[in-house]
Amino acid sequence: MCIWVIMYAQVIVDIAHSQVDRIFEYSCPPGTEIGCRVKVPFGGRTVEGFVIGLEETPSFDAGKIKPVYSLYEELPALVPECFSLMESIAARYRVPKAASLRLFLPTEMRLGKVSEAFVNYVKATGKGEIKPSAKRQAEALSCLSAGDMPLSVLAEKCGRAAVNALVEKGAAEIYKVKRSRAPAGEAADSRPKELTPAQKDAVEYIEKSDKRVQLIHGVTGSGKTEIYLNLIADQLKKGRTAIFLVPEISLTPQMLSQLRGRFGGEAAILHSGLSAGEKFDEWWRLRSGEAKIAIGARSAVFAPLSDIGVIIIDEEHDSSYHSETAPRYSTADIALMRAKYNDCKLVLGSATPSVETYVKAKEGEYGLITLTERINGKPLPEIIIADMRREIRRGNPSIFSRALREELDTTLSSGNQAIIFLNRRGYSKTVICADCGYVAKCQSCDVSLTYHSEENCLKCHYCGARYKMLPACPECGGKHLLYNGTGTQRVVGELKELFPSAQIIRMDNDTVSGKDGHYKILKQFGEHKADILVGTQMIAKGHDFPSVTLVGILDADMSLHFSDYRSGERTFQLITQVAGRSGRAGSKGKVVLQTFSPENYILRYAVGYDYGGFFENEIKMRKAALFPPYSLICRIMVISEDNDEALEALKKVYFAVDDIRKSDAADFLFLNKMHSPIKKIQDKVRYQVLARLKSRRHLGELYDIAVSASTPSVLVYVEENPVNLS
DNA sequence: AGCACGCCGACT
DNA sequence: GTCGGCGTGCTC
Repeated sequence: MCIWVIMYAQVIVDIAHSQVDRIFEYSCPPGTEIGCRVKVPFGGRTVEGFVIGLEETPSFDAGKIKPVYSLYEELPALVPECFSLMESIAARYRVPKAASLRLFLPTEMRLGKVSEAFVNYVKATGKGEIKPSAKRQAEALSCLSAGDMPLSVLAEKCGRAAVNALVEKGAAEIYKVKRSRAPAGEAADSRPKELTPAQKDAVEYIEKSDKRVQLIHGVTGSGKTEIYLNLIADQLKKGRTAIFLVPEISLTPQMLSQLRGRFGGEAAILHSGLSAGEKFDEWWRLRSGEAKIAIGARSAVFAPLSDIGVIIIDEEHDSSYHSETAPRYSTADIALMRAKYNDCKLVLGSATPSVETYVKAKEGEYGLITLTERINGKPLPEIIIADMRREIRRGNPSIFSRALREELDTTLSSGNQAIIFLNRRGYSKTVICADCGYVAKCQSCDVSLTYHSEENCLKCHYCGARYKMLPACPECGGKHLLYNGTGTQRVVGELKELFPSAQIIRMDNDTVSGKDGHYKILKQFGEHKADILVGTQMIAKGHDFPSVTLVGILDADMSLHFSDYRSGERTFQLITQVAGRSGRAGSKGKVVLQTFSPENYILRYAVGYDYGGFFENEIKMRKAALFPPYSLICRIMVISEDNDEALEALKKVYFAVDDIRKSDAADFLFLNKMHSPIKKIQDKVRYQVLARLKSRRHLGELYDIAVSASTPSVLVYVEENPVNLS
C-alpha cells in the first residue's frame, strides 16, 4: 500500500495583469517540481501557469483548491535562477511576475504551441503470419530483418498498404522516436587559432581579475572574437556553461557556420531565422544540458542554463540590446544580475564602447582591456575629409565631392567595389547653413533644433521650446539653409550619370522587403553582382565584402545634429563602423567622409581612429552640461488613440512627478510635459513627460507613477536614457 | 486579462 | 413580461 502526500503547488498564472499578479495554489500530481509549466483551471477557463513553489500545507482554504490539470513537460522548464531573476525584473521594471517569467521561454513555446517532434519507426515483432500471396508484405518484413526503419522509408519502398497490413496482423509495430529539428546548417572549419600575446594576456587578465564586469576595447580586427571563444572554452573545461550575445544583425549565415564549426553540438544558436520547432529543440538542448553555450541576440540572455561560467556581450554599444517592449530591460542589466547569481564574469566588447560603459571602465568599476594592434598588422583604412562648403563655394552643386568622384573612378577602373553610405535616420530634419555649416541650436539645451514643416518652426526635443524659422544664417547671413537631407534615389541617379557603366544596388527601407530581403541584397553585392552599393544605416554592419576598397559617407555630420545628447557618440560609432567595411581583405581601403563641419571634433577623432580623444572630450562636455552618465534622463511616454484620455493621463503623470520635485527640487535638473517629437504613430497620439534627474533615487517612484496612470486605453511607460527620442 | 454575475432600457 | 447593455468583482 502506498500513501501519497498531497502536495500543493504555488502557481503564477500566465496572465500579465496586476490583479492576478500573485500566487494561486493548486493540488498537484506526483512528479510536479518547482519550475514546471502546468495547465490549470482558472476562473472558468484553462490557463498556463508556472510552479514557483511546493508545499504540503496550503495557505488557502483547502476546500476551494482545484487540481492542476496536467504538466507540460517532465523536466521543469524554469531553472531555479529564474525565480530570483523574476523578482528582480518585476521589481525593477514594475511588470507583473507573469510578464517577467515569459522572458525565459521563447514565445513560440508558450501555450504548448510547439512540442517535441517525433518520427515513426517500424520494427518486426516476429509474431503473426502472412499469406504466401502477400508478396509486398514479405518484402517489407525482409527489409525489417536488417533492422528497424523509418515508416516513411519503408512505405515508399513496399507501399503503405503492406505496412498497414503487417501492423494490423501484429507482425510489425510502429513506435515513435524523438526527432531533433536542431538546425543542421553548414559548419565551417574553424579550429582554435594560436593566440597572440595580447590575446593571451587579455584572457588571463579577465580570468584573474576580481572585477565582475570586464570591458574589452579593441579596434576592428584586433581579435576580440578569439578572446571570447577562449574564455568560453576555459569555462566549458571547468564543466560550466556560457552565454554569448551578439546583435541580431551579426547572426549572418557565415557567422553561424563559423560558430558551428568551432563548437559543434555544444552550442545552441537562438536566432530569429529559426522555425518554432527548431527553436524549441535548440532551447531544450540547452535546458537538458546537452548544449552548454547559448549564442544569440538580446533574448538569449535568458537562456535556460545553470552554472554559467561567463557571459559575453559583443558590440556592447549596439542599440539592439535594449528591449522595445515591456519590460524594457537593458540586456547588460539582466546579464549583470545573472553574472552575480552565478558568480561569473560579464565581458563586454566593442571597438567603440558606449560612453556610459567606458567611464565605468576608466574609473575602475569595470576591468579594462585595450587592444590597439590588429591581428594582421595592417593599418586601418585611411579616412579623407571632404569639405562640402568648399565644394559649393567652388561651384560644385553635386552631392559628390571631387575627392569622392576621383576615388570612385580609381576604384571602379581597378575592378573593386564601393559602398556609398547615407547617414540619415529617423524622421526629423535639422537646419544646416550650406555656406558656413552653422546648425541651429536650442539656447538652453545646447542640442540642435528640429524643423517641423507643419508649423514651419524649429523645436527643441529636450525642453519643448519653439523658435521662429530662420530667414538667413545668423552666423554668416547666408541664404542657403538646407532643411532636407539627400535621398538614396537621388544618389543613385547622380551616380548613374557619372558612371554610366557601373552596376548600382540601392538598399534602404524602400528596396528591402521581407524578412531576408536585407540579406539577399547583401549577398548579391558580396558576389560582386554590382559595383556600388548605396544605402542607409542598414549597410553599416554585418557583412564582410573582401573587394570593397572604398567607402563614401555622404553626410557624415547628419547624425551630429540630431537633437540628442548622444548624437556625437553615435556619429563616432557609425563612422568607425562604416569605415571598417573598407579594405577587409587584401588591398588597402579608403574612406571619403563628406561634411559641412570638417572642423568638428567628433569627425577629427573619427578620422584618426582616436577613441580615447573622443571620449575625453565627450565626457568633459557631458559633465559640464550634466547629461548622462552625470544625470539620468527619464521619459514617461503617454500613448493613446483618444487624445482627451491621453491628456488626462499626461497631466496626472506630470503633477505626480512635480510633487516629487517639490519635495526634492535639488534632484531635478529639468521637468516638463510636451508632445512627443512624433505626435502620432498609427493613429495613436503620443505625449511625454521629460525629466532630467541628478540621481536614480526617484526612478522607482516614476515607474510607479507610470503604472498607476496607465489604463486599458492609455499606454504609459518609462524610458531611461532613451536611445532615440521619437 | 477574461468571464460571470448583476441591475436598468427597448423588444418578441 | 424577457433580451441584453457593459459596470463591478473574482479567479486558488
